[in-house]
Parts: sequence; C-alpha cells; structure tokens
Amino acid sequence: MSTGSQKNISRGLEDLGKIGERKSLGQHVFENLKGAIVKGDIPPGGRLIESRLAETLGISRTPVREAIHKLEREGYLRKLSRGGFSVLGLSLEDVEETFGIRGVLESYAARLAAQNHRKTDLKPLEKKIKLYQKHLDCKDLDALPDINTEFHDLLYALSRSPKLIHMINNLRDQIYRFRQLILRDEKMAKMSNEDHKDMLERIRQRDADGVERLVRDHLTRGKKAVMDSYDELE
Amino acid sequence: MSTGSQKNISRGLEDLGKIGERKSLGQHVFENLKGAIVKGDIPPGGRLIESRLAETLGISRTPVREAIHKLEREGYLRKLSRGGFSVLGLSLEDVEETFGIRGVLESYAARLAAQNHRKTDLKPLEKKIKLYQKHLDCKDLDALPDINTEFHDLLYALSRSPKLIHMINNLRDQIYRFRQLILRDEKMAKMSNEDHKDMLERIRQRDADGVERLVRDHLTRGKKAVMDSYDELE
DNA sequence: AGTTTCTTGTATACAGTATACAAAACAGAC
DNA sequence: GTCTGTTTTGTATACTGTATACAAGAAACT
Repeated sequence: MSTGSQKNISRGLEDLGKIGERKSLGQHVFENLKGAIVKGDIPPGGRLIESRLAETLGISRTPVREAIHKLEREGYLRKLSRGGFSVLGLSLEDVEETFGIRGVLESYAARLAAQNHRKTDLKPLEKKIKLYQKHLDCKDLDALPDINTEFHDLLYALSRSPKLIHMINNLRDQIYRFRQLILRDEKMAKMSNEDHKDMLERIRQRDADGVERLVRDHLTRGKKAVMDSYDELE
Repeated sequence: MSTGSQKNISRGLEDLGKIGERKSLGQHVFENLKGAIVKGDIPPGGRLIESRLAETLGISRTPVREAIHKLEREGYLRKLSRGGFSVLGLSLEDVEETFGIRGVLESYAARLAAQNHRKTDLKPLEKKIKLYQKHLDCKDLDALPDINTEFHDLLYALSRSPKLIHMINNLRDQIYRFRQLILRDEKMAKMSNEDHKDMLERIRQRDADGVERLVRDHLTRGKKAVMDSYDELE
C-alpha cells in the first residue's frame, strides 16, 4: 500500500488516539465520586449506599464496590455500622496540618513571585480577580472555589519553582475542600478577593516581606473560618 | 440523607451519565475503520493488516480482529489470499442499485420540499450553498463531501416525511462513498453546487415537477461520474 | 526443494463486570 | 426478649473482552 494510503489510515483512525487513556468503569466511578466529595457536592456526613449508587448509575455493584473501597482506603469514606459508607470530614488535625504547611509553602511561593515576576505576568491574575468579583457581584458563590483555585495556581506558577508547586499540589484536594467551605460565606468570599487584590499589589511593588505577611494573614483567616464552621457542626 | 444531598450526589456524578454509552474497544475500532472506509481515507483496494493495525493503535490484535471480521461480514472488506484484508469498492451493481433508489426517493423528497416548505426553511440551504462555494473557491475539496451531505440532509428534512428520510438514510454510507469520489473532481464539484442552486430556486418557486427533474438529472450526472471513475480504475 | 518471513487462526490466561445467593445488622411488632 | 422482615454488604460464579503465546498456512527468496 502506498505511503499516502498509510497516512490516510492514520488520519482516519485519529479518533482512536485516546486508546492509551482507557480506564475501567470502576476507575471512572472512583474519580467521579472523589471529585464530588472534594467539591463538596457530597458533603461530610453524607451517606453512600453501594446498591443505590449502582442503580442510579445503571451499572452493576462490582465497579461501584471497587470505587467505594478505594475511597475508604484513601481516607475519604468510612464504613457505617448500619450499612453504607459515610463521607469523612477533614479532622481538626487535618486543618492544623494543612493550613500549617500551606502557610509555609504558599507564603514562600508568594515571596518568590514578588521577586521573580515580569510585568506582563500579572495580567492573568488581574483577570482572575475581575472574574471572581463579577461572580461575587451576581451572588454566584458556587463558581468562586474554582476561580479562587485558578488565582492561586497562577500565583504558585510565578514562583517558577516546579518542586514547590508540586508540594503544594499534594494538598490540592484538601485545600479545595476547605475552599468551598470558606467561600460559601459571602463575607468571607468578599474578604478573600480583597486579600487577593492586596497580594497582587504587593507583588507588583516587589514587596516580598509584605506579600508574605499578607498570605499568612489570608490563610490564618481562612483557617479560623474553617474552625468556626466545624464548631457549628458540633 | 436529605434530598438536597441526594441531588448533589446526582450532580457530582453527571460525568458518569455516559455509562450507558459504553462501547467495547473492538466496537470503537470497528466504527472508526468503517468511517475511514466510508470517507475514502482508506480507499477501495487499500490493504489492512491485522497485526499492523494493532501495533499502530497500541492495542492487542483481539479487538482489531473482531472489528475486521465484522467489517468483512458487512461487506466492506474481503480477505486476501496473500494475507490481510482489502477494502472493497462498491460494485457496478451497487452503483446501479443505489442511484436507482436515490433517483426515486430523493426526487420525491424534493417534490415534497417544493410543496411543503415555509419561506424561512430555505435559509439554512442557502447557507450551505454559500459555505460550499467558499470551500470550493479555496480549492478545499476535502470539506465538500460533508457540506454536500448537510445540504441534502436539509433538503430531505423539508419533505417532512420521517419514513422517507429513514429509507434514504439506509443508503447513507454508500451515498457518502460515491459523494467523496465524485467531488474529488473540481469540475464535478462546481456543477454540483450549480445544481444545488437550481434546486433551491425550483423549490422556492414551488415548482415540484421542475425540482424533481433537476434532482434526477443531478443524480444521473453523479452516477455517470462514478461509472467513469470505475473505468479509470480498470 | 528448502528455508524464512508474514499473517491469520486458535488456545489460554487474566481483568473487569454482572448477577445470584449468603450473611450480618437493624427496625418493628408482639 | 424473641421473631420476622428489610436493608445492605460479602462472596461466589459466570460471562465478556482483551492480551499474549504458539500453531498453521501461504508467499517470497535462495
């Protein structure tokens, strides 16, 4: 067969290019349940019933079972004595640990951003702040956790330290869970964007000490909000 | 669990909504190979080697084998004595049969379109003619079969006869194979759009007899082009 | 004629999923 | 406290889809 035809076969089959990305059904279920937990769609305390999930999804219990057990192993669910599984909240220890590490890593990332950024680097951050404000003004609080995350991702990126970014991202899911908790409160949501504006200004002024302090204060306030919401649950 | 949480679980899992659409790997391969054959990316006479395809796709021979055998059963491939499979062209009988049936069904659909259409119905057809012309002017002949197909689909739709449309669509793949053969030739491609413009005008004038004649002539010319290209292959 | 290469056919193993039945725990009635 | 029914998970088995190894057949080459 001529090479022309060979190329056409390749082109005709380009839709199969995703073959390498094949995942089992159980893996799909796992990823989606995890995402729902992390985003708060299935809140802490929420109960999951294996047979009900399978029925809802129109699949057998086997892949659901596989997914649920993996989530249990990874600390997202705990087995209930009365049947089913419950979504675990993050413990107070988790809060202390996560915000502690964030305080160190993110303030350092901000410091590096203040020192290393180029002028044009700040435009995407400005855009995120504006987008956040727009959604906030419309009372669209559900959109804020994602936009907030994007703002912080951009900030981390300005550190130009892949290892640091990687370390912060190890906490990504816990951070997101806290974020969606904090940003449910409109007042906290407003303060958050004010903090972001202040951070951006300190970075622009190349005030490394100043932005580091702001980031620490930002996280301290966030941590307190989480602790307060835990008190409300008790 | 409150119904609110139940709703959130459903929302969190909406990505799994496509579960019902699961297909085996072999089915994916089958559909993509068939598509490539129908579109002419793998032309008649093209040779397919099971083990080579598997290697190219990065999968085992088993799903490829399943797909190839299904294509053979459905008349797209034939087994070669020297190994591998060859893409079947459509036989002269296929040509006669397909264009014969098209002549009857599509001219009737056009007749109905002339009688039944509303003024605004013709705008999408005008758009397709313009789009076709644009691509033709740029010598982008590869895009023409799809646009041509969309034009005819819109025309069939104006018949407002679901059973008729369904019957025409039973020949959809053969029709497409002829179409990409015919429209390779720039002169034929030009004449095709002129025919479309004439058809649209006859429809606009509610000239049922006229448009029926035009459609028959259009198909007669197309059939001749296919026959001529078969002569060239011998 | 013999050997090598190419390609498909076939068999077996394994992973993933569906489904049926068993087991355990809880709720309610008496 | 006992019994029954319900709910839910645990376990076993069957089936499908896929990967892979080896056999078989045909063509090409020497």
